[in-house]
Amino acid sequence: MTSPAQLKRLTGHVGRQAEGAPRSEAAGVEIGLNAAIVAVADNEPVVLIIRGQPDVAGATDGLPFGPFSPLQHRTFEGGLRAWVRQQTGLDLGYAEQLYTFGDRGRHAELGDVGPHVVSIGYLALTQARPPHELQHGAWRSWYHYFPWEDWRKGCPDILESTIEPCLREWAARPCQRPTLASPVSRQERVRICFGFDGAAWDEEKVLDRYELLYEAGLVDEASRDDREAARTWSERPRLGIPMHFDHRRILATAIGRVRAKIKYRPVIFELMPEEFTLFELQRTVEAILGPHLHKQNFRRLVEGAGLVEPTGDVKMRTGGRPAKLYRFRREVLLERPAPGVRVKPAKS
Amino acid sequence: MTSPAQLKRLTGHVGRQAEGAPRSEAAGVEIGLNAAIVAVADNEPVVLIIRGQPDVAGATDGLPFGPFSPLQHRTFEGGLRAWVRQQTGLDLGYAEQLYTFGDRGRHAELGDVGPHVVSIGYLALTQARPPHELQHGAWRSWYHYFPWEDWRKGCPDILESTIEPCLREWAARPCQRPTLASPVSRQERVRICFGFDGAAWDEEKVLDRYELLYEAGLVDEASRDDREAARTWSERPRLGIPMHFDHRRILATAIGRVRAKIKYRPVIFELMPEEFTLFELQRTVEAILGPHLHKQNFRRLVEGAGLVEPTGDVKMRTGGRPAKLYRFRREVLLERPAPGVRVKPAKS
DNA sequence: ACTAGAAATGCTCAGATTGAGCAATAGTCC
DNA sequence: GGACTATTGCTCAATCTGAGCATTTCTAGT
Repeated sequence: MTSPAQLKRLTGHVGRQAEGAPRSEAAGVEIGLNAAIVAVADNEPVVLIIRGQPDVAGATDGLPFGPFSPLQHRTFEGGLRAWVRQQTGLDLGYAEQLYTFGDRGRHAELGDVGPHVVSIGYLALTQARPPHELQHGAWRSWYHYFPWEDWRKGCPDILESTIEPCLREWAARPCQRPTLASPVSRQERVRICFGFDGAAWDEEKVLDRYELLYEAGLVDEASRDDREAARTWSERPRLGIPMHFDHRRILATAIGRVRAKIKYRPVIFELMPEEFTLFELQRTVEAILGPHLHKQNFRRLVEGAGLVEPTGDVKMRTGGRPAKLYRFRREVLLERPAPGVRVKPAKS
Repeated sequence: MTSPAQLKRLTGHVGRQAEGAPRSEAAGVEIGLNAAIVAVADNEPVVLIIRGQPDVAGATDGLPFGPFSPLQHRTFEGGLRAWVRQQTGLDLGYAEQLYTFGDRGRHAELGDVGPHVVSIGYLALTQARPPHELQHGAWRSWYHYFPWEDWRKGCPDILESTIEPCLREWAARPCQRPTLASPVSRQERVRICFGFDGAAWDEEKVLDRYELLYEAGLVDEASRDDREAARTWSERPRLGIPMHFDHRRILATAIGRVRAKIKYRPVIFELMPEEFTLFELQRTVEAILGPHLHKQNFRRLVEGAGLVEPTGDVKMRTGGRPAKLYRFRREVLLERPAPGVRVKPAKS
């Protein structure tokens, strides 16, 4: 992502280097920073989206991004925090580097010429702020982009109705090249990634699933990037909403990372207000992970791990008996090697 | 790392862009790829090291590195594999991206001018090849660089004799700035990272420990980078062997990642020959992780997880009863979401 | 050939953890 | 006041884990 023109439009400044070196020479490489900024609002996991503008990359949504200018910022994270604040007015709390993306395929939109852009994806977690406080961008459920990841109400429709038959057909097609690169058959890959035929659904394999759909030509980005597989579908279904460049891939990486991380690090509390009930905590975990958890066991787990302490207050109007309020015990960061919400999905 | 001059020396080629754009203008950014190539030889975890040359950065050891030239290679990993083969003759098997490093501090050696270099660290696992097959580079135990990480014979001497007293002194010093950035006291950080005062030693916190030592000015890199803290030691101990630029930091990241990863992914088998005994497998895991494991339980764990299957052969001359030979069951990759050697250290 | 030593392998057992359900409590809404 | 709902406390069986004892079968030394 981040062609120089776009950066200029969205951030109001472009690193000196982009002006200095003539593009035609493909001089150097530009560094872009992408942020998947995640929050949970009303039990819905949301990301901060810069809405598609008709004249930018075909009106698709995108993640916030900005250039990294080594002259202005000493570290990537510092640069990230600066332009996120500038663009959106948000002060990021927790942020971690996700992955550095540099495949040339990502530039298909630009016709593969121009300067090479490497983009470093970041994951940030924050509490959901009311949208009117945002200067640019809007919160949007991440399940808009990945409807097949939403298992909160059981197996999502789109999986059974659309994805499964399409992928089975794709897996059954003869492979032109017998895939020297990957020794595993398409059928097996599909089975494992999507949990068909009795295989377990692994909520962390978000990226694997997205990449499989991309490879099969079933997401819009594949046809936009002119992938061969995309042309083989006479009537291609629309699976989720596409995003700029490879932003949906970055978001998939982010979702997978959050889902994995809350299990061994107490990052879930970055998404919570100062005080909360245990059930609110559970709902937030479920918004991220998907499946329902056994309420009593969840409570035992969280309390037993010493992750929280009661504030002494209670929350009324819960719809039933009042609930004790808790706060996160920051000390646990110092006590245990890997504190996290070690949840496993309940069977019911 | 990777100043243009160095790249040229070590790889024999430099991307066109480096020649095209005048350096003085700080045009663009260069991308370097670093690889921590890990193997286990004779129960010793080793990394591939390019030995220090007197005229390069003061004769310190370094990781193999090369430039990323977007014109030649479509992906980072492709580029990495290409120049690793060229430099060392090794064909990498497993490789994963670790982290992208871009702090300006890393260029202290060059005086912070020159072009900005961003380096993408990779972790690669391979079987140890006899050194004479290598064209450049040499295998060297990673505990040379991190002696305090070697717990195979109990608590390492250097920890108790040198690190603990130094860090306690450092933690007790008054802080100039009351550390707005980090709300945790130095004492607490030291305790958690190094397991003092009854805190548990977490073998995965390799990077945290290195960075703490760096911050305290106790590793050579800190004085080389002209860190203030380094000057406060009248007689600074030498803790491990320093490396080029931030290569020791990258290696620390790699060690931490391997140690974490073998617990939930069967990557340990990348380090093993085709056939092996369970005790050889255990020795390899211990070389990576440190502490001794309970032999019978390890065997129960590995067999029970279905990670391996007997070949039918046995290995004689083990020093005792012959041992059955096993091979890795590649199918488990397809069966379970997170197969790995879920080991926990034995207390004995 | 016999024996000591070393390692591999098999088995047991108590304590901790986990998955799942029953039951009592204490608010809100009609 | 009564229905409803959510919180909270408790139980119990199945499984997992940590740790040790015991047996088998090779090698090396006398």
